[in-house]
Parts: sequence; structure tokens; C-alpha cells
Amino acid sequence: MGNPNRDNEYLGKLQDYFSQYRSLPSYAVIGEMLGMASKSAVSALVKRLTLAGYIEMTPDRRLAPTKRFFERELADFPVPAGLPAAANDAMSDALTVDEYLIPRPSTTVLVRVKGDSMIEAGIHDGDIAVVEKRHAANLGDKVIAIVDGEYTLKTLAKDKLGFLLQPENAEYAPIRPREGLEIYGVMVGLIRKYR
Amino acid sequence: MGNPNRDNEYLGKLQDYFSQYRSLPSYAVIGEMLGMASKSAVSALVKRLTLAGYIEMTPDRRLAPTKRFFERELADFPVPAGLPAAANDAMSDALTVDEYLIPRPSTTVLVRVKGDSMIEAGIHDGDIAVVEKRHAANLGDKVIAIVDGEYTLKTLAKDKLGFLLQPENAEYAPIRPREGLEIYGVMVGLIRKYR
DNA sequence: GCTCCAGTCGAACAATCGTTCAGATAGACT
DNA sequence: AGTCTATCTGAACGATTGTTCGACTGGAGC
Repeated sequence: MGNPNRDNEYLGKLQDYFSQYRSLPSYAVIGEMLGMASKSAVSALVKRLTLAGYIEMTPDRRLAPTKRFFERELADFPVPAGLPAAANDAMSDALTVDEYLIPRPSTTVLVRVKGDSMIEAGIHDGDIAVVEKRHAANLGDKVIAIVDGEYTLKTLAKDKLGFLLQPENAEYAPIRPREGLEIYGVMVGLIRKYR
Repeated sequence: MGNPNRDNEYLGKLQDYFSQYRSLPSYAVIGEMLGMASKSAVSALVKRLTLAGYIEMTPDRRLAPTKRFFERELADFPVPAGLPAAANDAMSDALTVDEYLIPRPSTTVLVRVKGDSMIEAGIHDGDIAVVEKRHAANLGDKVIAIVDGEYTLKTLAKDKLGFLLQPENAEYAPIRPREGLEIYGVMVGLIRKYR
């Protein structure tokens, strides 16, 4: 062929564009962006990407990304620094971050973690906890519980006296609810961002 | 005025459309959708919504939703005091977890963490590291480096002898690269899922 | 060497784009 | 009542859209 397959690189630029503007550009602008001089080249590219399932046409013939457009490759080993094509081969799995973390959006809440009472479980101050709202939990689950009208993230435990909320930090004492234990939700994921 | 203000209703339909197609339609289709017979009415509406900050124009004059476009009435859920604010400010101005963690999709890779050499930094075996591919890093950054052809996640440090890769686990020894240090990428985020 | 052929170029095309403007409509105000 | 004023209509406009087609390019593979 005239060129090695650069569609992956092209797709990447489109993903960057969409993540910035939440909209896909026109063929002319795509061409400019990708260094193509003719719209017919873009047209062919769009056809290829559509076939591959990354983009689609709305009923009124506008470009729109599909779900696959947002998939990321999850590599067990990072790939040798080299061609983007190589990165494809080593892709062990593809997933969208949102779907991975939040399978049930309507009952899921994000809560910013405060304090270091859970630091030995690798949950730091400022992290974001992905919490699924429900009232039932298993022992060992990290739960958001309501104690004296306050919300607190602890590990659910139990001893001969009953349920208790266990911090993951030796400097903190377990909390034993005076009355029934009210659980707001169960922590199902963690998000952290380094700046 | 000729009509009560129906912009809210119009906005709602645009939101529905976007959530279905991930793209905003042309003026003609908007008019059809909203029951407007003339594109100039749509043009005026777009001007109003732009002014109100719900939509904007990309550099190539395409309609694109803004963050405010995705705001929802929060009247429905009187969430117990303390939490709702946390959920909202947790991701500040990002619409999705994906967007929050991955501003530049094409240079970002997800890598599954193996081993517990970084456990004191709250990075556990099985966690997913969000890695931005680049060769430059700052001291203190957690980097994926290439040492003897192997990829390893460590904290970048430096002493009088030069750069070294510092594990975050007292039981591991620092790695001092024999030759130049090659950096594959910088860890910018962390994702963990509890099952 | 030679042929393939996916990818790109360049130009021409009708269709659709969003803008503009003058005029009609109808609720809100005095 | 009459006047305002924001909204919508309808038509005309040049600009831009995406499609199409024939020709060119340069690795891959015989």
C-alpha cells in the first residue's frame, strides 16, 4: 500500500479533538488536522473508521463517535516504545473507564475522601471513592456509614459484641455504633489523580 | 414576548439528542425537532443558549455542548447533608470519569500494576495506572521506566550519584540504572476496583 | 524486474450549511 | 386601549458541506 496503516494515529487525533471540544470536526478540518490535502482521503478514512466501529453517522449525516471510540487499551505490559501499531498487538483488553468503574450510574455516587483514616488500605486524602448506594454490605467491605449524622468511610467488621467500623490506620480507634448501623453505600472503586 | 420562555424545554430536547448520538444536529434538524419552521428561529435560539453558556462553537463553527449543557436539575435528590457537595466538586468540571482522568487520550495508556513495590504510596497489586506517555518527568513523579528491557513503576528520585528509581516499599531496594534512564511515561492517575 | 492495491490527491458537483433581513405574532406592560 | 419586545416566519444569500471519479504514489509480494 502507499502508506503503512496510520489509522490508529488518525483515530488518536480525533479522540483528542473530541475530548477537547465534544464534537467531531468537518472533513476539511480533519484533513487539515491529519495532514491530508484532499477531502476524499478523509472520506475514505471515515469509511474505514466507520467500518471498524469507531464512528458512525447520525440520521442527519453528521459524524458521531460510538462507544468504542472511547475505549482504552489496557496493557499488562507497557509496550516497547515504538510504533503505535505495535501497541495494538499487545493490547490485552479494551474498556471504557466509565463503564469499568460505574456499571450502575443511577445508584453510584462519587465522594471525595477526607483524612487518612484509611491510608493503610491505600485510600488517601483527596482520593475519590466510587460508592454504590445500598444498605446491605458484607464484612470486609469498605462502606460509607452514617454515624451520629456524620458520613464516614470505614471497613465493615464484626466481633462478638456486634458490628463495628474499622479504620485502616493504627492510630485510629474502631467505631462502635451505639444503635443500629446505617449504611449509606458500599465503596466499589477508587479514583486518584496526580497533578 | 410572543411565547413564554421555552428555551428550557428546547435545551432538554437537545440534551436528549446529544445523549443519544453524542453529536448536535444541524439548524435545520433542530428546527424540525423543536417544531420551528425557520432556521432563523433556530439561529436565535442558538444565540440565546450560547449566551447562557450551554453550548458553544468549535473553531470550525460546529455546535458543541459545554459543561453546563450536562447540568441536571438537582431538585430531585435531596441527598443527606454532607454528601451532595462532595459528589459535585469531586470531579469539578469534568463530565465523566474518563474525561477527568484522561485529557489526552492518544498519549494515555492504562497499565495494570503488578507487585507491591509501591504499596506505601497506596498503589496496590492489580490497580490500574493511568500513564501519560512522555520521556520527561520531574523528581517525585511516579514513572514507568525501562530498565534492562523491563518495565517498572517507581518514583523518580535523585541523589549525588544521579537518578534512581525509588520503590515505595521498605522491603525493596532502589534501582540505580547502569546507563541512561529511559522513561516510558508518567503516572497521572490511578483506578482501583473492589469486587 | 513487475504487478497489485490501499491510500491519497485534485477537481467538479449538487446539497446543505448558517446568516441575514423585513415582516408577522402574541404575551406583558402601562 | 395601545405599545413593547422577544420570538418566530419566510425567503434569499454566499459559503461550506460530503460525495464522486479518474489519476498518481509507493510498499508488498510474486
